[in-house]
Amino acid sequence: MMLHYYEKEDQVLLAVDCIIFGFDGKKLKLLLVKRNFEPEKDKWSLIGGFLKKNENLDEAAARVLKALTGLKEVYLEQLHTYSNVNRDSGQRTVSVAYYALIDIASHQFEGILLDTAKWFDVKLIPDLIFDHNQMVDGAIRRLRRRAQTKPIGFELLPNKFTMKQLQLLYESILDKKLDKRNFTNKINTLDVLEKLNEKDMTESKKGSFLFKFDQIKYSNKVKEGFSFKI
Amino acid sequence: MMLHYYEKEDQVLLAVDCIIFGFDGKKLKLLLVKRNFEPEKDKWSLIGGFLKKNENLDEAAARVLKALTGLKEVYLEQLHTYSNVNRDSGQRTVSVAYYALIDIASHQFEGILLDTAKWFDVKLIPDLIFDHNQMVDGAIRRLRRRAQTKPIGFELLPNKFTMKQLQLLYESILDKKLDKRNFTNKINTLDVLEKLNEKDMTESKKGSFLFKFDQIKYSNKVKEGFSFKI
DNA sequence: AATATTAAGTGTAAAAAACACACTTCTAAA
DNA sequence: TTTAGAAGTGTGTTTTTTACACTTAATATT
Repeated sequence: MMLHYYEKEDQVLLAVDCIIFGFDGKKLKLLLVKRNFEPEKDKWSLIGGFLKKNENLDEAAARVLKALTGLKEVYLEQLHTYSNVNRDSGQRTVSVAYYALIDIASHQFEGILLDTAKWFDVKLIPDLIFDHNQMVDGAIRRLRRRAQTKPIGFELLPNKFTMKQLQLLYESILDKKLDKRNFTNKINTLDVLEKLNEKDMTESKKGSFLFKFDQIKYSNKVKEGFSFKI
Repeated sequence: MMLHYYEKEDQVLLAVDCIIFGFDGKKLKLLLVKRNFEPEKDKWSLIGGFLKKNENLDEAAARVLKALTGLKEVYLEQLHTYSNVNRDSGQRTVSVAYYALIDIASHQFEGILLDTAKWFDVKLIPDLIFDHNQMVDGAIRRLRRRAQTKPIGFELLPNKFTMKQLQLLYESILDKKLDKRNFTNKINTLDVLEKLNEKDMTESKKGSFLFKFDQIKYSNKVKEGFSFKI
């Protein structure tokens, strides 16, 4: 039996909640579920779950995400821990928020509970339970900052993408129009994409070239002091 | 009596640990304490404590900081939550790290336990208990980023300071030499300091003018879209 | 009273980065 | 063969960043 060195203190329930961002090729979206238990049954909510004794928070977040969407190997980053005493009307719960980035187009959702889940435009988020709107706001701000200094945007795109899609993605994240020529020039200057001999023909007669993010090239450049900046 | 909706879930001990930064006019320092209980008794450690039922994490961090240093109204910011299953060799504990910024010179430490506490140069941090070195590394990186986009550096300085002190502070935080003229020009361009009709005579015969951070001017500029950038 | 000492204070030119801006090219469909 | 529509591309201007060294002010020394 384990010794308890610390005097008995109050224990708390520790939850994880996931802000799941997706990009459908046009707009940045957020996956929300209709909560099917009390309290706050039938209100929209982030997906969440509780930390178990044998896992850390990163693992708990990945487990919760997989359980509810079927997705694994998804980009997940811890955001902030929310702890107001009455934040959960059920009982004292502290929640660690994570945000996830997934590419909507290339994932088939196994949709275990996708009857109760829905993608919302990030600019049209409904009222959520507890402090979940605050978590979403924090996640959007974090994503905005992070996407400008780390190549995490590619997590939201298919493996192969056009320059137009990449620009639309950044426009969605930063919530502002970007100039096509300046954007292309900047991306080309970064020199971390591989241009494929392959075109996407769905959007124009001419077709537009597809690109891939070159993770190896990026890592090597980082080792030599390069820093990604959009 | 409160209903327990989630009662089958595991509970955990939730700790806060504080990374306390100070600036002595020359170098950036960190306050560490020698731990006086098991496990890991007599090793250097961050100060910490446990979350209580009637407070949130920000309050817990402030309480812990005040209990151990006597300081209140200190800049505190949540950093990250650490949760590896065996991070604490005593029992399963999840810890939320906070970092604090204090001005060493102008605070008289009541020093309740300052016999067991010591300021360390941030570049010479000893081996700490558990994952505290990881927390410190995270805090330094966060401070470095934050100090470039928010005027939090002033939290580490006395109310009145010279341009030289401000420059030395940024050099410590960013861990690189800055050019005096470029630095002065940049700070003047930001236009958020008030230049006092008062000099610090301790460092030179000529004396150097003292400045104050003008919080009101800064807030007004932020409202008009200004963003602080060093 | 003159001189020496020491940090404080100050400006400009060059390079790099950010920005504004519009026409040509390619291909499929008509 | 013509048309239609998105893809693709370059330059000049402005702003920001960087590199760089002498003068000034006040005290201390002679």
